Amino acid sequence: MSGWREVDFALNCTYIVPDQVSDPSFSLPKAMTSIPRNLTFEYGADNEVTGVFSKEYIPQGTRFGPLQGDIYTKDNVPKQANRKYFWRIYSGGQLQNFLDGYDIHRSNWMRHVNPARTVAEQNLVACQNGRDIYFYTIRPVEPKQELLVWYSPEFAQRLCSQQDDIKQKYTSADEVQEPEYVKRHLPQRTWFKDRTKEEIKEERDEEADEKIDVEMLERDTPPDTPDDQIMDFSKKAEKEENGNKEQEAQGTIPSPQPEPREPSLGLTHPYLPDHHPMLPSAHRSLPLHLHGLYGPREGLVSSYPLYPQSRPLQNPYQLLPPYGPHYPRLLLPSYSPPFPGMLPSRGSFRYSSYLGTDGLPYPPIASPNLLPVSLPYPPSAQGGLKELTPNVSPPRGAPATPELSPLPKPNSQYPSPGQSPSGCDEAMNLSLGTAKSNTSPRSSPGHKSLPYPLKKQNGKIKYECNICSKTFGQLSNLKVHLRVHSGERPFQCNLCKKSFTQLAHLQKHHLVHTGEKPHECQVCHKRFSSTSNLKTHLRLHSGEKPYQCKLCSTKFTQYIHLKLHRRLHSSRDRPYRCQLCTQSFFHHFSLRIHQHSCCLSNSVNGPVNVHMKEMVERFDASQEADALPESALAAQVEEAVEHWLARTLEGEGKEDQREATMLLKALTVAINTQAISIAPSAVPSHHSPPLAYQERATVVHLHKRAAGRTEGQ
DNA sequence: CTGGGGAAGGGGCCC
DNA sequence: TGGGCCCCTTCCCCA
Repeated sequence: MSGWREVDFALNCTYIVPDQVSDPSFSLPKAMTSIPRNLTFEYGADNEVTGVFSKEYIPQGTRFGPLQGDIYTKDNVPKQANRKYFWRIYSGGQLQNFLDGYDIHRSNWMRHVNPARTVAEQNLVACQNGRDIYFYTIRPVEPKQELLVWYSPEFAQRLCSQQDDIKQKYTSADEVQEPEYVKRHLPQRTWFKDRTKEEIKEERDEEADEKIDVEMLERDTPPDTPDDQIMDFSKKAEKEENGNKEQEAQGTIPSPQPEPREPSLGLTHPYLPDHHPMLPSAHRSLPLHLHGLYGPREGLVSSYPLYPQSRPLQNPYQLLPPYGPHYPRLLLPSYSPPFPGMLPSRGSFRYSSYLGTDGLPYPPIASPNLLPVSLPYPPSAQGGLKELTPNVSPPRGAPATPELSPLPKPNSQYPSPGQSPSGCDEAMNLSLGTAKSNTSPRSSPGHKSLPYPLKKQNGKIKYECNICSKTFGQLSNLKVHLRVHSGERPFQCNLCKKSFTQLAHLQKHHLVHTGEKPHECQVCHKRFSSTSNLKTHLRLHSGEKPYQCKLCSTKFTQYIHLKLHRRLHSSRDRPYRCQLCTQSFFHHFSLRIHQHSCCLSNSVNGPVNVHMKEMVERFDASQEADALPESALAAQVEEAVEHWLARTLEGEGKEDQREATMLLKALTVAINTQAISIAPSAVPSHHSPPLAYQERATVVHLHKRAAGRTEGQ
């Protein structure tokens, strides 16, 4: 992997772990809610996130991301923007835009991942695929291990290519001191910081006493050609390994070393990390904020998945380092994913996401080498599937083929540090007896068709996904599900080359080409290609609008419409933010009610009363709340709440009314309690009152429109 | 800009 | 075991 390009990661990653998707109206910031289920945050004393840890074993070749945040072009970066979490996205050698992970409501959990300080601790590599940044596991991550990321070689190359800009130099002779320099300049939490040249210079000046000659950088610039770079990297890795030189140099990453190596290496400085095999050491000296910089030989092409490579991907095996013929086959799914399978989008394939600088989409299919099999079309349930069997085509991802599937568990798929240096034998042995291995921590019952052993629960086999822990009632369901992670898409349309995880999806897709619409609306006789779409359509006749906005009661026939509508109530437009739970409000008195009745009381009394929170949120967005002045007295607020409850609960069941009465009582207590006075810090300082009112006015306007009310304020 | 309708794809359950 | 079906989601386009 040390020689992998970013596109190789995109093409060959085995598992894709998407972010958690939470209800956008949920008050917690996306940076918190988006964290995948197999990860967890670690918190510091001040409740700040200090790092991201795995909750369970995560195999090598797992992709996280993309990193999310605000997108700025060069020209529209807000002047007041905090650049601490800026990433630079390049395209075709040009700075395309900045990705800003600062806003916890707009960025995702990846903003919290810390940088690796040593090669030993690095388990993630950051790659730019397309215009997104992903983190790939380059070694298995054990449970409770922190995720620590560093650049991919290309990333590093882009950094190096910027040396003209940043004027950093050093000599390889001084390499030995360089990591200290790096270490000192990559404090956690500031590694995204977009430092200016002056700042870099200042820091360098501060290091003068350490005699870090800035000439270093220039001399250790990697060679121009990617291949040379790869060689260069491996040599470095080789040099830096103590023993096992040959094997380690070739298999540096796949022979994982989760245990930090002793910082011996003939070096004595306590801060000194190992040299990084993924990077020329020059890169480690570069500030990490210089993300997404392309080298002169790199263009958009090489950074986009599935575009023909300058270094052609002859076949999937050749993407892998030369571990020996059996090694990649057994350790990674040697199948090369059909086209959309490994695309950065978890959802439906989007051509628009893969436009080149010329605005044209990249070829929608992989090269024949990457797509060794194509379904005869129209697909024959028998013949088509036969065509796709691993006996004919290279083996595919985890679910389908036992003997050729990846072996994802620590002692099976990936050798752990204590195992044989090469790891090959171990892998081979285990591959022959996936679940039989006595050394496997999971010597529990497995299944012949699965690449990993299954657990038993109450005497019954538990069909659990080893990636996302989802369980299934049947093995077949699990196997189909595993394609979600493996990227396997065995069913390909011969007309447009799109591929699918399930035959039924291909068959449904077929209708796109034939124009067939088998499902007719009995009311208006309009025809549809799917029952789902007909069902949605029928709501237009029935008047059913199942999706209702909790804040303004507007109803919709489709969920996506509600989601779009919810943006109007977006929390970023609410100036009064609770510092205990980050929920935001239009009105200060709502924040008071919320803090007293939800956060403060719940911190003492137990779990958060979700219903109460929701009620306060709804009241905050109500016309009754809008009508109140911010300086409203407790009695006025109470009256408004009463009025709102009476109106909103009109026609609702007795149970709801009873609950509402209880809530009203609680609200009344809250607003009548002296203790509701909120510390000034509860109101975000960056929202001066005039601004707060300005922002709110906008939303109220929109809100009223959405609610079908007239402009009255 | 927002709401609304349709097209299409994806995941999972059932038989 | 896998095909069929259902539901959900997203994207696109239009008013």
